[in-house]
Amino acid sequence: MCYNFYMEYKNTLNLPQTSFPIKFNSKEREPQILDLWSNGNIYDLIQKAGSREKGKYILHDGPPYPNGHIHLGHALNKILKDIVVKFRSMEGYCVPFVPGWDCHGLPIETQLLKELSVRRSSLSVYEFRQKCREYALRYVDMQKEEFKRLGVFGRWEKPYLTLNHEYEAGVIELFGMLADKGYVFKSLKPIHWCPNCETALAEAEIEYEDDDSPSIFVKFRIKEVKNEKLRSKLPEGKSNFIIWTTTPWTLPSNVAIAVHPDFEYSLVENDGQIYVIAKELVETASKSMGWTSFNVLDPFQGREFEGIVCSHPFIERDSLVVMDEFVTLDTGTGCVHIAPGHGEEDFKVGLKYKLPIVMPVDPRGCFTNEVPLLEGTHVWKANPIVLDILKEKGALLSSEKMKHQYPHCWRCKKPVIFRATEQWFISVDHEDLRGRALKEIEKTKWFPAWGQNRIGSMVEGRPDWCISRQRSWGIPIPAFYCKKCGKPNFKGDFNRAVVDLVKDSGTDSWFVKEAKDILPAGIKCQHCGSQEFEKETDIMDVWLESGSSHYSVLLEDKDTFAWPADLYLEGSDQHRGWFQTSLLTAVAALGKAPYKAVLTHGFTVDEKGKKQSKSLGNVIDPQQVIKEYGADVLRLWVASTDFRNDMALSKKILKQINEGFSKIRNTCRFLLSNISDLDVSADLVAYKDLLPADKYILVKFERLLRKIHQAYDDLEFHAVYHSLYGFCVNDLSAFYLDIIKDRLYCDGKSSLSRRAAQTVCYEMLTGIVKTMAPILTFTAEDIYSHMNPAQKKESVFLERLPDAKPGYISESLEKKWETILEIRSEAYKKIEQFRAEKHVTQTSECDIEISCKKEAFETLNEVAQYLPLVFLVSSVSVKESGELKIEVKKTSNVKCERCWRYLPDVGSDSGHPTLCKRCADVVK
RNA sequence: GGGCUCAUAGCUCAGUUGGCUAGAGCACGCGACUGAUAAUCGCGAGGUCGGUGGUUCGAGCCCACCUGGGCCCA
Repeated sequence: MCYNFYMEYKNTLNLPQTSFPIKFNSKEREPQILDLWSNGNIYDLIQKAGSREKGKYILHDGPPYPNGHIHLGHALNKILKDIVVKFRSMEGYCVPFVPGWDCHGLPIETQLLKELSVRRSSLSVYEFRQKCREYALRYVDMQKEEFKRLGVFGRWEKPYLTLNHEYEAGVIELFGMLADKGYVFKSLKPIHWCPNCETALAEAEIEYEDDDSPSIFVKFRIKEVKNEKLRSKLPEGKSNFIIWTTTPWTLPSNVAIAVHPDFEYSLVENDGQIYVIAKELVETASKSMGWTSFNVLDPFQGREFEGIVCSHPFIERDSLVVMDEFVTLDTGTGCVHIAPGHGEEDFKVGLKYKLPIVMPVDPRGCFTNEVPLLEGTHVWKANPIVLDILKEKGALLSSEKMKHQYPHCWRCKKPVIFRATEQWFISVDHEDLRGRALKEIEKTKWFPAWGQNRIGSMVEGRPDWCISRQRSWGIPIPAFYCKKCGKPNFKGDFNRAVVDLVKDSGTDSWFVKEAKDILPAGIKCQHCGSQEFEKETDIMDVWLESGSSHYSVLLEDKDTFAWPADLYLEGSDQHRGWFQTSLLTAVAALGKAPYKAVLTHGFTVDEKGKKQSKSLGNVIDPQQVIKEYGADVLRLWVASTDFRNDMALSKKILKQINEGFSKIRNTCRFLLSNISDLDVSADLVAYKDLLPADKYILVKFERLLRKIHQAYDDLEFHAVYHSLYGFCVNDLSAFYLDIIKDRLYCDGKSSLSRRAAQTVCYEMLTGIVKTMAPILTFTAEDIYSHMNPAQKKESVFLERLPDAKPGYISESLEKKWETILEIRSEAYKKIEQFRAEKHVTQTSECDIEISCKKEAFETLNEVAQYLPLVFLVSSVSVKESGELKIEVKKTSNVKCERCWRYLPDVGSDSGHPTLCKRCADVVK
C-alpha cells in the first residue's frame, strides 16, 4: 500500500526528461553530425551569414606536408585554427578557411624512391614528377579526411595545393616581380656534391660514415701585421700561424685563417720560429708536432689578430686572419683553415669578410687549370701530392692518419665533397629589404609577444636567401641561359612567358618543352641580343613556394580573401620558416607584411615534458584518441592547455580531459532535461519575477560570458575552458542546480517559481552551448539539435555568441550571495561533523542555527524564506551576534513523502497526510 | 656550444602594478544519495611556488647565476 502511494506521488513530480543520452557515443554521433554539416553545407551558410556584418576575417592556413597520416601536432594546429574560425564567425565576421598543402619538395622525392625502390635515373624527370604528384595527392586526400574528422570547417572541396597550376603560376609571377625589382641574383655557394654521381645533394641525402683521413698541421707565414703592438712580438720572417686540417686537397682554395675573437692565444717559440696557437691547445698541438722544447710567450686575445695577412704556403696568394665564433678548442690549434668554396662555415665567414671564393674543382671532382700543380688530378688523389708540396716548401709541421665521420652519398655510398657552384639567391639587403622587413615585424602583433623579438633577430642576422635546389619535384626557376653569352634571362617577357605557360599547363610542361617552345618568337637575350636559349635546370626552394602563398592564394582570389591576412597561426618553429619567408616575399614584392597578427603555439610533449618520439614510445596518435574518446575530447585538450608553452598529452591527461568533457556535457544535459516542457514562446518569466538565487546566478553567468568573450578575443582558449568548466562545477552543479531541483521537480508544473528556474536554465543552456561551440563543436551541435529555441537555425554555428546583458550585473546582489555562500560552506563543515558523529545521515535532516554579525544577519534575513532550500536543510534560524557561529541539530520535522524535505507542515492536509502543504496543494 | 622560451600541489590551470595562512577543479581518501544514476552532493588530505644568491620592511611575482624541458641554429 505504502509503496503504491510512493509511486503515485512520484508520478506527480516533474522529473527531468530528455532523449539526449547520458553517454556520448562519439563513434556513432560524431560522424552523424559531420554528415549533418556536409549535407546542410553549413560552412557555406556561415560564409554568407557572416558577410553581412563585420566584414572579412582572414586566417590564412599554413600548408602542411602531405606525407603520412596527420600527427598530433597537425591536429593541434588545425583545431586551433578551427576554434578561431568558429568564434570569429560567431562574432559576425565572414571567415573563409581554405586549407592548403605544401606538395613539392625533397621529402616526397625520397619517400617515393624508397616506396618505388627504383633508381631515379631509370625514370625521366617528367615520369618521376608524375609519380611525385600521385604520391602527394594521395596523402592530401588522406590528410583531408583526417582533418575533417576533427570537426574542422573549411573549403575542403577546393583547398589550395602548391602543385595547382594557378598556384604555381602565382609563384612564378611573384618571382618575376622580385626579379624585376632586382632582388634575384646568382652567386657561388658551397653545397654537398657527389663527384661520382656528378650531382648536388641535399642534407637529407647525406650519410655519415667513418673514413680515414690525413691529419696535418700546416704553417702559414705571417706577411704583414698592421697592429703596432703585435708587430714587435711577431717579427717578420719568423712568425707563423698553424692550421690543422683533415682535407689537404682543399688547401689550394684557402684564402683565410679564422680564430675565435674571445679565445686566448699564446705565442710559442720553437726552433727560432714563433707560432700562434690557442693557449688551451699548446700542449696537445706541440705534442702532435713532436716539439720537445719550446717557450710559451705572451698571450693575446684572438680578436687582436684580426687583419693580419699571411702567405699561402704554396700559392701566390694572401691568407687573411679573420674572426669567427664557430672556432672550437676540440682539436688542432684554434686557428682554422678557411676555404669559402669548400665549407658552409667557411662560406659564411667569407661573406662577412668579402673573401674571394676560389673553386678550382670541376663537377667530376678534378682540379682545373686554376691550380696548375694539380690540374686534372682527382681530389681523392690530390692529398699525397699536396703533402709533398707542403713538405717541399717546409710548411708541413706534422702528418698522421685519423678516423673520423665523413659525409657520403646515400646512393653511391662514396665520399662527397663541398663544392661551390652557381646558385640563385634573393638578396636580403637590396633596397634595404632587411630593414623594411624589420619595420613590418614591429607593426605586426605577435602572440606571444616574444615572437617579435625572435623573428626579428633571425631576420637581422640571416644571410641572403639561397633559393635554388638541384632537384626535380618542384617549381622550376624560370630562367633562360643565352646559348651565346651564357648569361641568364629571367625578367620581364621571359618571366611572363613562363607564367602563361604554367597557368595553362602547369610546371610539368616546363620539363617537357624546349626553351624555344616556351618563349615567344623573336625574343632576344637581354645581354647580347642573341635568340637561342637553354632552360635553367634548378628548381626553387620549397620555402619560396609556400612563402608565396599570400600572393598565390590571398591575392589571386580577391572575392574570397583579402590581403594582408588578419592572422597566421602556426607552431613556433615557423619563425624561421613560413612566417619569415612569407614576410620577405611580401615586403620585397608588395612592400608590406602579409599578416596583421601572428600567433604561435608550442610543441606537443609527454607528461614529463619530453618531446614525443617513436624511440621514447610516448607518441599519442590523434586517430587513436578519436577512436577512444572522440574528436571533441581531443579538441577540448587543445583548448584546455595553454598553447603558448609546450603542450603535454598522455593517457592520464586524456582521461582527465574526458572527465571534464563529461562534466560539461552532463551539466548541459541536466539543463536540457529540465526544460523539456518549457515553451519558449509562452512560458518564459520576466526578470523581475525571478527569485533572488536566479538573479544571482545570472550575475555569475554574465560575468562568465564576459570573461569568455575576453578570452576568445585574446586568443586564450584555455581560459575559455577553465572558466566554463569552473562555472559548471562550482556555480551550477554544486550550487544553483542543486538548490533549484526542489522547484523544478516539486512545484506546480506551470508555477511561476518553476518557470522562473526553467527560464534561467534555458538562458544559461543557450549561452553555454553557443560559447562552447567553437571548442566542443560536436557536442554543442548535438545539444543544439535537442533544443527548441524560438528561432532555430540549421546549425548552432549560424548563431551568434551571446550578447552582453549589463542589466544582469548587480554588485550588491553579488556581495550578499557571496556572504550567504561563505556561511553555507561553513555550515557544511559543521554538518559534516554532525553526520560523522552519526546523528543524521543526510544534510536534509538538520536544523541549523546561525549566529553572525549584523551585516550578514541582515543579508540572511532578507532571504530568510529561501534559506532552507539554499542550505538544503530542514530549517535555518538566524541570530545576530559577535562572530560567526553555526549550530547543527537533528530536526524534529517529518519527511514529506513527495518532496523528501523535512518540514513542519507535513500532514497539514488531511487528504494527503504524508505530504507537506506545498506538495499537497500541487497534487490536488 | 649559441639565440629565444618555459618551470606554481600527482595532472590541467588561477594568482592583477611585489603586501594571504599561495587558490580552483580533477585524480586520491572518507561519507551521503539512488528523483542529473555508466550520474550527483558534502568533507578531508595534497605545495620550502625547479634550485641558489641578491634587491626590499616584505618576492611565486623584480635581478643574477645554476638545473631541467622545448623550439631554432651550430
